[in-house]
Amino acid sequence: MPELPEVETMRRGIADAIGMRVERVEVPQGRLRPLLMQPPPRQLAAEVRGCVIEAAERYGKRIGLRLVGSASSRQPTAAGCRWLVIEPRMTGLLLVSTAPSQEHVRLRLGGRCGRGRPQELLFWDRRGLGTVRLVDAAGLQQLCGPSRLGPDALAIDSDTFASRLRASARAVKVALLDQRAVAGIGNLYAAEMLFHAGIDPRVRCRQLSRPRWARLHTAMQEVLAEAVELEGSTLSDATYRTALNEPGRYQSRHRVYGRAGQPCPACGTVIRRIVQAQRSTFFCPQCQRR
DNA sequence: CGTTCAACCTGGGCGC
DNA sequence: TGCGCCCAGGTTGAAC
Repeated sequence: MPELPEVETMRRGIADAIGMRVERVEVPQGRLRPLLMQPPPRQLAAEVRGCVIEAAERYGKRIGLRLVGSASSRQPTAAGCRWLVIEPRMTGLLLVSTAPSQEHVRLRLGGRCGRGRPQELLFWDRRGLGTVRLVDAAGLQQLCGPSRLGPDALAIDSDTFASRLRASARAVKVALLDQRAVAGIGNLYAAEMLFHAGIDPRVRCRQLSRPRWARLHTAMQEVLAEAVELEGSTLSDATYRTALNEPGRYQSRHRVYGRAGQPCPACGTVIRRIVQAQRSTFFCPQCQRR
């Protein structure tokens, strides 16, 4: 379930790896689907080896490591620039300074070693739905450009936010999950921000007034900013961890998500669970109005 | 335009 | 104690 706050926490958690060289790439044998890695593990490992990690960017719920140069290319110029795009999907994790196991994709780091510098960057995915792709500039555009991802939910301004969703006939909760409209929102934070904005998740976008769009925009950025500050949500299955293998702390702030049958923290009305677009939606029928 | 469904996976929780 | 089942949801692509 990594959404914007969890992925942003991963990005920040691996900041110390920036400027370091990838000395070796190890990929676990056997359990990898073809889809997990592009190109296939052996080729990807050969191409990443020797590159320097120049930056770690977040694109919605994905992380892109900008890599420059390699032993084979000998051209540490912009032309040789590549991105290793990591998409955690449901259970993927990016870790540093953790005892690695054979389950991890491991990037062994070297070069500018120093205090606090990680020795390894690890990607692990319990369910194996996540992906790791090495792409050039054109590939990055295709994967994370405006044709796939709208403006980031934390950066978008109120007017742009409203204008990108306002005309939709869809229920507002469903529209918030559309990464092409706004990038970074998933099922959990969609429910939470709608609660904070006092909006019923079933309302059609085109029926929301301008003031309510402004209110939703504010709620969205407040919820996401606080969740980033608290390093995301670790649910009862304890899957999500920070890059330092610690749980997030935003789960204690959940008002509606996962709380069906429990009283609303604001008014005491029983929280409801419904299904929209094949996913659970949690809301308070009293606090959230049509 | 929009919705609906299937597919990719594993592990936790539940009923029996 | 264990088996079978449902569910968790990010993304894609096809069908309607």
